[in-house]
Amino acid sequence: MNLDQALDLLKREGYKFTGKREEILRIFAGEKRYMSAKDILELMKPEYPQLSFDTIYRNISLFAELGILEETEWDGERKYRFLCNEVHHHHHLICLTCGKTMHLRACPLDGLLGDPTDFTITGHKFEIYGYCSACGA
Amino acid sequence: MNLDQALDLLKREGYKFTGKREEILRIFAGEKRYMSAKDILELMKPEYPQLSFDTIYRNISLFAELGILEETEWDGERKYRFLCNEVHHHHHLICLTCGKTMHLRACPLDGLLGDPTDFTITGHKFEIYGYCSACGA
DNA sequence: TATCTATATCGGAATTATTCTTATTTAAGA
DNA sequence: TCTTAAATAAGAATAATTCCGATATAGATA
Repeated sequence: MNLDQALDLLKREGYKFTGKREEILRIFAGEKRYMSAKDILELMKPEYPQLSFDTIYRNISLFAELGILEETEWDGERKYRFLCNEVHHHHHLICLTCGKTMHLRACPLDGLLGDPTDFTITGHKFEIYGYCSACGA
Repeated sequence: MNLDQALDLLKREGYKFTGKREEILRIFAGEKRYMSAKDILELMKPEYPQLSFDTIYRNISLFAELGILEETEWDGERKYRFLCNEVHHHHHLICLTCGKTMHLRACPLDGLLGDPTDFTITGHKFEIYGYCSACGA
């Protein structure tokens, strides 16, 4: 996924082009790290002083639904980043301070592949979500 | 971890014994699934009609710090469950409706070990948290 | 057992993230 | 250019969580 692909997808799906949508996407495309709605708002405030939270939330939720952004949450806050579409299956090391990510090409749970030296691991989450038989699909 | 071990740990660490703490722990020990603060409050309301949210939050945070509960979050809500201390390394399938968990003994990312038939997987999260070199430990 | 004190709890206010509502604006097609 | 459905702004509403001041109490001590 890159900026142009994302804009194409929006058009293809019938959504309107707006300067704000482009700018939100441009920010995510430029900073390949997890960011919150507030982060985005603050980055855009200089250019769009009137920008409302609603616009940010509405759009990033839309982008996540369309597969443009990936979503996670920690510290009680939802965070988003531009979708990683590398060919190989991978996962992320996520910095809890700046949201920056690093790729892991293998599953680190069996052997942890010589821990990266430039990242201090404090925890991990490996969870699979869905519905049990009692709760139905 | 079981109820008695948890109560022992509290005493050992110098925390006071209260009926509410015991009851919170009893509930988690009895229901091996993820539950929110509200879930706990509602289960305890009949017995303790005056129970405040503050008490629930304060205690489950404490229990999580002490390693009695494990914590995660989805749908914008923090959820807790009694710590799984099985000998083998494992992870969870988590039902997004009831919070019930099932164990996975292997890393499901390489081959997914014959998907369980009684669980509909809708997504997963495999993330490792910590601090990058720029943000320090 | 009675007293003391740090801790725990209550009740409600404050905070923070997110969603909703209504009026207004605007992108894009006719 | 005109029209209209979609997008936005502004602020209210909601919901999870934390904070705060006053009161209650577990557990230590006399």
